[in-house]
Amino acid sequence: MHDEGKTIRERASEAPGKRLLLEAALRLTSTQRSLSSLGLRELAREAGLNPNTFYRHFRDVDDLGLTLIGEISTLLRQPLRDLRREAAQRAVKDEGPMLQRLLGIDLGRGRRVCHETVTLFFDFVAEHPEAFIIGVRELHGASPLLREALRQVMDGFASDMAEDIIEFKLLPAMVGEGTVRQVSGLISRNLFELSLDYIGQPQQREAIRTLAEEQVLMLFTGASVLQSLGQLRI
Amino acid sequence: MHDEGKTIRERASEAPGKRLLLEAALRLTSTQRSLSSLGLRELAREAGLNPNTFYRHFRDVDDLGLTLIGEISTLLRQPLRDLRREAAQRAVKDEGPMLQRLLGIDLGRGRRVCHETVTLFFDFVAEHPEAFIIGVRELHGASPLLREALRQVMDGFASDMAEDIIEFKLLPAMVGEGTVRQVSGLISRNLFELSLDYIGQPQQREAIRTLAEEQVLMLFTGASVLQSLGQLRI
DNA sequence: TACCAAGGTAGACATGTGTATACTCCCTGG
DNA sequence: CCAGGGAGTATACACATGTCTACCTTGGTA
Repeated sequence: MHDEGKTIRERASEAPGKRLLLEAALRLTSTQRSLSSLGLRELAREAGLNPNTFYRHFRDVDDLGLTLIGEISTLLRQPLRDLRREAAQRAVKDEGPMLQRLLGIDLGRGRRVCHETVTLFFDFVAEHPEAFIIGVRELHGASPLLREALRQVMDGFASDMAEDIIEFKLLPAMVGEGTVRQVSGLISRNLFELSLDYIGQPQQREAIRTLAEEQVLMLFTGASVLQSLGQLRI
Repeated sequence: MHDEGKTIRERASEAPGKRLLLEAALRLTSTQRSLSSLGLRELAREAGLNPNTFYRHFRDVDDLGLTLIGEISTLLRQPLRDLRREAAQRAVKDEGPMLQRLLGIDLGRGRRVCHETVTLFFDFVAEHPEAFIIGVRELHGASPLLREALRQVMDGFASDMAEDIIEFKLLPAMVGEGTVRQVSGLISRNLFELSLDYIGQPQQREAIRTLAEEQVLMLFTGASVLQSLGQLRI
């Protein structure tokens, strides 16, 4: 019941009704509605199914929300990470002249990594708009269950980022792990937030991209400088 | 109809039913619900009124949401600004020794201002939790109308902050206005976001305060340093 | 005094909702 | 081969919701 221990692949290939319902939820939410405001009958109608079919697969709407969030998480997490690693490696490879240094930080490299990462990130956003909309919306939504689930997902993203930052030495070694984690959390939250603007205001996409780049760069720089001056207590 | 051109004081003092409905909405939303998921009858029930009374004052739930947001905005905006100016002035007055300088920035003063501002801010959050909850929730909520309204409110906050930063010279003069505005927007968004954690996790309030301080400081430092190195294109 | 608009109420309507029970179809395991 | 369970459907019920029309009360004004 309610397929506890199955993998995503198995889930995806089973019960067309379940899939239809999840897709219906995705469709309904990505425009105007919020997950917790969806009705079981509404979902079924959108999916072209009988209301009772819902019961075969979900306890209630929150339950559907949880599995949807789970799918979104696995849809985004690894690809996003791969993107970042790809960007970092590319930026390291195309090592240009070390134009400007500050307290041992190679700003040119930092900027390149930011540019690559942010570019790939927003391309990815454009490919999966609904996922980002739901993610950000329900992160602040009405259901405590979904909020908590999404908080964990976001924490996961931030952890990935922190690990990569350390592995690829994107911040000077002196910057403590606590600070790295904090900066990562901040950046990922801001990027997700910006992703909504990116989706909603197609005519300003370029501006949003550079804005995001600047923000990331600012945080990196601020963290490095403050840490090197011994001004951080975290 | 629907009292277009009246001031807040006039609004507040008229029609007890309207007031009761707004308070009911505040009560219902601050725990679990989201504004757009409230029902007209539900509101009336909570307010102890007849469902039809709702029609006397509001077109629909979105309309109520808009006036509620308006009230929240005027409840927060000026006080928040006063708080910040108070904090800035106090930090300037208690001018300690200029311990550490970096590219002409007095870090000690920056830290003091951050501390004062953040402290007062979170005290204020603790006094008006519902306002912040609604604000952040509906900023990402389902209704485009409310989202847009709250976006403007947040822009207002950010503008206030930017003006104050310039007036009190909290960032070096070299930092352009565009950057100041961007940093302000980022900081206010982050503070609002953190306010939810602050409300929801009472046992971690101290940690959240220092976290917020560090973040603000990082952004200020990053902006200053990058600007002084000519690395910002905004 | 008579009036009238605003605030609040009452009852009724069609529609939507969550849920329960009972049915059918198809596939797979023994 | 056929029993049984998973997936989907049909019908029904009690209740909640948004909205309509009509009515009552009150305070100010012509």
